[in-house]
Amino acid sequence: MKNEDEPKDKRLKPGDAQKLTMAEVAKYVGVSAMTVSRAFRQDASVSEETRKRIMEAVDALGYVLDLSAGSLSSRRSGFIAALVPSINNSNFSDTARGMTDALQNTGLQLLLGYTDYSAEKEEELIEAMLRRRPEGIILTGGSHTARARRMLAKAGIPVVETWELPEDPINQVVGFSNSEAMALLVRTLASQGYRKFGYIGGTTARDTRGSQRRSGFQKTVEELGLGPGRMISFGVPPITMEQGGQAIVSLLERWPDTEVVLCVSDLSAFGAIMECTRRGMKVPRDIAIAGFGDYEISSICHPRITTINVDCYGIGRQAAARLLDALHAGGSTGDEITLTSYKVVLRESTERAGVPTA
Amino acid sequence: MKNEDEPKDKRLKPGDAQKLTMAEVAKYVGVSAMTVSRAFRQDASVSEETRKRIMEAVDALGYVLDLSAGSLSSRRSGFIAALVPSINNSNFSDTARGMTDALQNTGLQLLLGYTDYSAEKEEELIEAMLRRRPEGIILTGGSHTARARRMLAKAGIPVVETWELPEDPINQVVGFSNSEAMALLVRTLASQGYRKFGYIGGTTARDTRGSQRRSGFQKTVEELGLGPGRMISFGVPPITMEQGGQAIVSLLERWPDTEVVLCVSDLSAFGAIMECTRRGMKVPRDIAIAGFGDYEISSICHPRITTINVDCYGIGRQAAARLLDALHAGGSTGDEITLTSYKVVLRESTERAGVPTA
DNA sequence: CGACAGGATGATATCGATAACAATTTCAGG
DNA sequence: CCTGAAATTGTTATCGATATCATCCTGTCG
Repeated sequence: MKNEDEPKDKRLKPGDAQKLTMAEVAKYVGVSAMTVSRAFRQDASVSEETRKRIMEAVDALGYVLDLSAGSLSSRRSGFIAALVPSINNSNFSDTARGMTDALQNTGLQLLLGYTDYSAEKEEELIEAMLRRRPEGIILTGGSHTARARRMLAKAGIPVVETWELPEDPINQVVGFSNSEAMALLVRTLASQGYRKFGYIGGTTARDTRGSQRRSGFQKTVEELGLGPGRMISFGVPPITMEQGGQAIVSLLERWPDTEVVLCVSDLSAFGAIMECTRRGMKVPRDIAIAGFGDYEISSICHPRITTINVDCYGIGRQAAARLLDALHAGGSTGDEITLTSYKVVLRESTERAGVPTA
Repeated sequence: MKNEDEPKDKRLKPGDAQKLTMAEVAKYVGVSAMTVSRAFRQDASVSEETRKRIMEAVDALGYVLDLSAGSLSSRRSGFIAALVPSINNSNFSDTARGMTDALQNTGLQLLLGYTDYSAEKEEELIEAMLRRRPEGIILTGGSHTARARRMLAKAGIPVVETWELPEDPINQVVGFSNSEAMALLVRTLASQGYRKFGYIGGTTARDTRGSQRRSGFQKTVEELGLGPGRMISFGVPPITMEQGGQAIVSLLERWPDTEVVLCVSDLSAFGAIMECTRRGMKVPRDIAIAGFGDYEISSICHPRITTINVDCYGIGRQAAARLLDALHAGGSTGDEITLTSYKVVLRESTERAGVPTA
């Protein structure tokens, strides 16, 4: 549009206008547009010789395929939509990378959005995404607004929920039980002799994975007869390191004899450890601290942090793979649940004097 | 498509098939499709009453606008493409967030891709993006393949390069001089009395920002008459914390009397500090260490890390804003350079005994 | 009271590719 | 040399919305 109003001195040759279309490439080569279209896909039957000539012309003219036109007539957008709570959290960006990698060479492109841990924002994004007619959609977690669920149902595309095991799955699930993972960590530490457990996590239910970890903690501590856990909450997600530092201070003020503190994430665990160090306390000598998520930092910092390793990348990769399965099967796959692995990683931050971790 | 082959027991009422189109909404309301189309945009002239009826119908039927059809006829895709080296690096994810935020309520959607610090991958991605006919494109850095430049030129859309000041800008630029920022850090530390400077950075030229920081370091150390800097290189990007730990070990083996080490990023600085701590060295007493990027970790860890604060979020936000300007101006804007701010943040990791930082 | 500005709505062509089917060519085997 | 199946290419209609221009309606002002 621009260069029709005012023919500027762009360094483009006359014929170079960007309105280049498949038909023009076809005319240039002396074939029909349909043949050019076929040449762009490997499966279509076009003679090698013709394809070569077409591709040369494409190169010479600088033609770029227009997928928006293509997807209209083929009724395939080539998009997979994915919504994550935050892209700044390396756990989720690992998941996003897993999805991107799994879609490599499938002709599908990832359309990524951030919900900021908000179901309302998620609803908006789902609508925005559906307007692009994605062929499948990947969500984080299982809590969605009613309208979001309605839109997804109507869209008639495969849905994969990740990072949790929703009670009422929409379709497919790729994730693990956050509460059981946290329970495992509690039991592991209890078996090492810890008795007085503290917990640091977010306040709201917005971070559903956080809430699940919290309840897994609480339930297990009680089951083990260790009394009610000592819980400190900080603000809303996203979780920051700083909040961990503030929280450990309140926790120790209130319950100075706490032996071990579990944190909703490694980031808050790290903040807590650094704050302790700053105040002259030694971790784990004076207090043991563990995290969740096995972020890079936890294996590097001093002391190294005990945590739950989650297969973030695998979650993304498998979610995309399940979606691809569903697409190939023409949507006739059952609504399966794919469990992803997690494991306790014991490190320095919870080592007991005389009780080696290895 | 699925439910035409096999009418399954989906809990959808008969009329609920997903092939709902604007024309059907129109028929339902008793208006023309054109009026429905107008109702979806705020500026169009549709009577309030009609719009209300249409929106009710949209709600009742569960219609979702189809942008792929819309963008074909309006010749506006509603996409802005953005390429970043890595999404797992919080500096870049902050930039991505800045872009997303700036596009809020503009009707434009971000199409994000990762180049993995590779110009070849960038070229592929640029082509993939251009097939979606984005209205503008944001790139990281200024080094692109010749074909990438050609494609961008032909596309005739505004381009913004970020995070650097390319020598030969394509169009607009939003960034800062990495070498000058590093030079500033060197001078600041030199003015505090440091004389024996070491540097830790990546090996390859793939991370162009890293190379620029390195050359800024080297040049400034020499200018100050402090001899050639002591440089240690580790592997290819992305930068990991672990590499920082390994690098500081080699550096101190080779030049044990080094007083201060500058790192290409806070992540490697953190790794280096933790490794020192682990080996019984105290930072900054035994050696001072500084980073680059002011990641969250640097203000939390112990000791807190001296670094260069970069306006990552602002880079994204402004890049998107410049693109919007260009789109509103119909592409007639000059090719400006927008400088973003950076500043030295002095913290514990470079404090000299008796020389307070504040 | 008539005419006309301007708001609201409709009809039609079109965006650029691809699906579906038709036509043509090629070539093996009888 | 002929026949028919397979390979290759072409023709036409279409995907679902929007640009554009035409039409209709309302109300106001001279």
